[in-house]
Amino acid sequence: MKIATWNVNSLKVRQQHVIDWLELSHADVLCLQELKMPDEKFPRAELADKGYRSWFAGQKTYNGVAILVRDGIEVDETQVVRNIPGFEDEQQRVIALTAGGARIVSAYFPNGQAPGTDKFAYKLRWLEALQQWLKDELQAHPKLALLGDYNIAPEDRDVHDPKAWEGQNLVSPEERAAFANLVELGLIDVFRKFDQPEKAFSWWDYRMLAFRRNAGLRIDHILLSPALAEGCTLCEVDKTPRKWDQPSDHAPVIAQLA
DNA sequence: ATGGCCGGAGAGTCCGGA
Repeated sequence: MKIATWNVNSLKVRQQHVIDWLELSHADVLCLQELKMPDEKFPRAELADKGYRSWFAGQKTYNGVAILVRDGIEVDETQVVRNIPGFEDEQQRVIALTAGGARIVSAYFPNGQAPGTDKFAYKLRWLEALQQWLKDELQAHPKLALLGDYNIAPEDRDVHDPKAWEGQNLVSPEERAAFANLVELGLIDVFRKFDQPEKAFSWWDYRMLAFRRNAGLRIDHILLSPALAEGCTLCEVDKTPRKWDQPSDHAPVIAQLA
């Protein structure tokens, strides 16, 4: 089973990119973030035509997450969860379901804006709630995958210019500690289990010709529980759609599971 | 040169993103 994650920065604008990339990648499960649309606008029928069922949690303008599952992959309809249970939040950032025997979590982590701001405090609270929930979720579902836009570059090698970024939002010690807490639960950043290009990123600013200069960050991740990581044979960033016309600023990340 | 690009909302020399 191939599982993937992609922050599309508006599904309305990127709908055709998603359809084209599903055909290109043959992903079985695709987690999406930043839909930026209410549920009634979600292109469920168009994706169904292409052979994918959709589960989503959207809202107007901001945030919004989805999981697309290829026809033929079994989904347990009774186990769909939206948002972090017990964490009161207007913002639609989490959806989880069980597909092909694996617990799949699609998450859009808060951006945080800058250390010291209210939004940064919210990011840390959200991260703490996520970790607490996943601790229970792992007990119930030993085969678990956490995919999404983490808005955290876990190490300096995930940053094009670590010196310029030192202490900034997305790389600060507090955020990296929160990422380490997820790893502490047993989750594995499978991207690092395989050989990768020296400067491998998943996001590039629209400005400053950042993509052309490869001035990016690796902030989109696939973390797997040991039971899933064991059978994982590949994990990579696919930069292809970042080169298409009117691209998302993020590229998809894909992993091959047993 | 601390900006530059986007998408969305909706007409705010806007905001949020990362």
